[in-house]
Amino acid sequence: MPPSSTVDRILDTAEALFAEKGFAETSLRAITSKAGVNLAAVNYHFGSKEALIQAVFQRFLEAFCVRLDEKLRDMADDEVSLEALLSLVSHTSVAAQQGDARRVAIFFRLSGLGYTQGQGHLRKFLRERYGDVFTRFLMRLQQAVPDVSPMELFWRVHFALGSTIFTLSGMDSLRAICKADFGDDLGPGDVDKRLIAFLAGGIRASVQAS
Amino acid sequence: MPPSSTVDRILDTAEALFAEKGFAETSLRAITSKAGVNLAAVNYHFGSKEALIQAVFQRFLEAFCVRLDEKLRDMADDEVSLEALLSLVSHTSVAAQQGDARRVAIFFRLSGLGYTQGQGHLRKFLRERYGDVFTRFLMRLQQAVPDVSPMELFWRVHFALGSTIFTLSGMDSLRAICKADFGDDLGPGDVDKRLIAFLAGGIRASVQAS
DNA sequence: TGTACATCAGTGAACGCGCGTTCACTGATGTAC
DNA sequence: TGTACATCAGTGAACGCGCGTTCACTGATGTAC
Repeated sequence: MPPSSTVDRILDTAEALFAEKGFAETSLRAITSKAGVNLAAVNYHFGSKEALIQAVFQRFLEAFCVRLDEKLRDMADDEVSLEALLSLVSHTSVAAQQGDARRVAIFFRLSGLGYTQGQGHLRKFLRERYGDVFTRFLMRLQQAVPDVSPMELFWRVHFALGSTIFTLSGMDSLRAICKADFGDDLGPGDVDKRLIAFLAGGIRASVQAS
Repeated sequence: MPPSSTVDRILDTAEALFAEKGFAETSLRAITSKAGVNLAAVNYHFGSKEALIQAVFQRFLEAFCVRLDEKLRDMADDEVSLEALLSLVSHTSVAAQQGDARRVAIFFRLSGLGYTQGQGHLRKFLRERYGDVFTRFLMRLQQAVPDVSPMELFWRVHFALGSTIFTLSGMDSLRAICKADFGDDLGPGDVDKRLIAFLAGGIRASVQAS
């Protein structure tokens, strides 16, 4: 084990606890005691709790965004279908977490928290760092559905973002309810497929007259 | 002004601050000082911070759920279209807040927080109190889209719930971005119309083969 | 009508607690001469 | 090769602070006799 494993242990534990309880509700004492490191180690390695939160996000998003951006750049124009783009996000997030479904769930749960609990500093950090990739994804989407006006697409992308983050961040409990109520034990891939069908239907919906 | 206005002032202020910052991030001192009441008044009238949170939700949801349930019961079976049901939710939430758009935004923002930040006690409280209305709404939805299987509908309702709560809780900033980027100053009703079109498209999307 | 008591909204000050952060320190490893 | 110093990961204990909650108290109003 390399000597810097303290940093990784802090990140691993913080990521799991943040996803479970949120940022404000997770104390540094909870993180360090569960990680088996000294309380002062967080401030020593990261500087502050705020910086730790950013570091957790960076480790998560870096792998995801790099892979996604590569794929987006490599895509030929005629490959760009709506379903393909949505599947790409799904596959990339799974791949970026090395296929670990638990970590994919944490990834989305954290994304949701970043959006709703972001205390300003986090929102700014994410936009500066990953805004470009998002913009490139949006341009590909517009290519895929040229009939939807840019403004209409803007709104629909945010609607879709809401569905995705909200659902996938609570995926575990929803799957449990689904199993209890319908006797169907869906895998994460089954949920993705359903979500993508829903989103594609929504994004392509005809704009109704006023 | 009736002597019990202290309770209302606490509720009004708490509701606004909770919506703005979240539960854990809002201290009783912030609430009471902004409301101009004594710090101890919260514990005097409500018993605890937890009970205050529940009281805020109850005041919000009571009006909404009573109205929604009335309309659902009164509905003739042939009136039940998907769009009508979605519009009903929209209109009811506006009506329940007496048409005050700012309060409608707070309503959805709080709903989102209840879902994602609910510390257990809140989730339980909401389910026990308003689960029945939700179930009746779900049955009406199933009538409206008989071709969608109950399990498929279960998932799609949660996808739709995510879009709704997520979007409407951040509506103000999204509208500002929309105005800045596209020069279009949409009213809350315009956003609702777009959201409903999106949701209807998603809920009705054909189930694709595996 | 007057007096004693009960009720209740509201208050001011303090309580103990857990929080993020700081700081002087240790001990191991690397580097310069 | 030996010694002095620098660097750096990690530590233990304490810091001040803001938190939710508690408690003895006030003052106004209502009620019983």
